[in-house]
Amino acid sequence: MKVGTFNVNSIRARLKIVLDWMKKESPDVLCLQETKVPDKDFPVKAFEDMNYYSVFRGEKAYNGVAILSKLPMEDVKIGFDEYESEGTRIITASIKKIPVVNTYVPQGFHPLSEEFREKLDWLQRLYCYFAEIFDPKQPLLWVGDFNIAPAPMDVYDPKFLLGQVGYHPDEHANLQRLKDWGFVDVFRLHNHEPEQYTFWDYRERNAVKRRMGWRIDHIWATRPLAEKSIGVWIDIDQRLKEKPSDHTFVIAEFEK
DNA sequence: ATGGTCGGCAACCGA
Repeated sequence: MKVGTFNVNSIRARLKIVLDWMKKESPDVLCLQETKVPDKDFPVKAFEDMNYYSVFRGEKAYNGVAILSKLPMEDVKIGFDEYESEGTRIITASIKKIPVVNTYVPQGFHPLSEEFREKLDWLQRLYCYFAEIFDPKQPLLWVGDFNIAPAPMDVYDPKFLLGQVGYHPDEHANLQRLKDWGFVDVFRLHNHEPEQYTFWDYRERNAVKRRMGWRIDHIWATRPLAEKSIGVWIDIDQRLKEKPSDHTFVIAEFEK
């Protein structure tokens, strides 16, 4: 089973990139973040034509998450629970009885901002969501744009960036708590090389060329599922060479 | 304390 994730930064602006990549890679599941589209305008038909089911929740201009799957999805959950109205950052669906949680973690703006407190609060609610609903002894996937680089080798300049948004001790504490609950960073299970980035800030001039990257897009799995992982790859799409910006695809392969 | 840029959407917001 192949599972991909991609912060698409508008599914309508990058529909062709996504469809082409799906043709090339043929993932069983693809999780998208920042779809930036209200549900009524989500391109269901385009994915249907490629024999993918889709579940999604979005809004105008901001946020939005979607899961595309070759197989039907069950137990779809929008937001943290059925009473959660602001649900455009997390969506869960089970595929072959394996729950897939797709998140677009709040970016956090700046460590001294209210948005940063909200990011940390959101991560705490996410912890509660996992702890209340799921069991780390069962197969479970958590994928998406976490907006956090976990370790020094996951950012281009750890000394300079320590304490900045995306590489902050308070974020790391929250991430560690989630990891301790029962997640494995499946990418790092298979790859120990530095400079494996999934994101370059397009406000930085020539960020890709200058290797100013971050690994903030992740595929995490509970132990029983991580044990079945074969490999995880970062796919630097061709367009990054032409237009140095944005996120990469990340794809993991599991047995069966 | 976030901007040199994007995307959405129509003046700026969020990343």
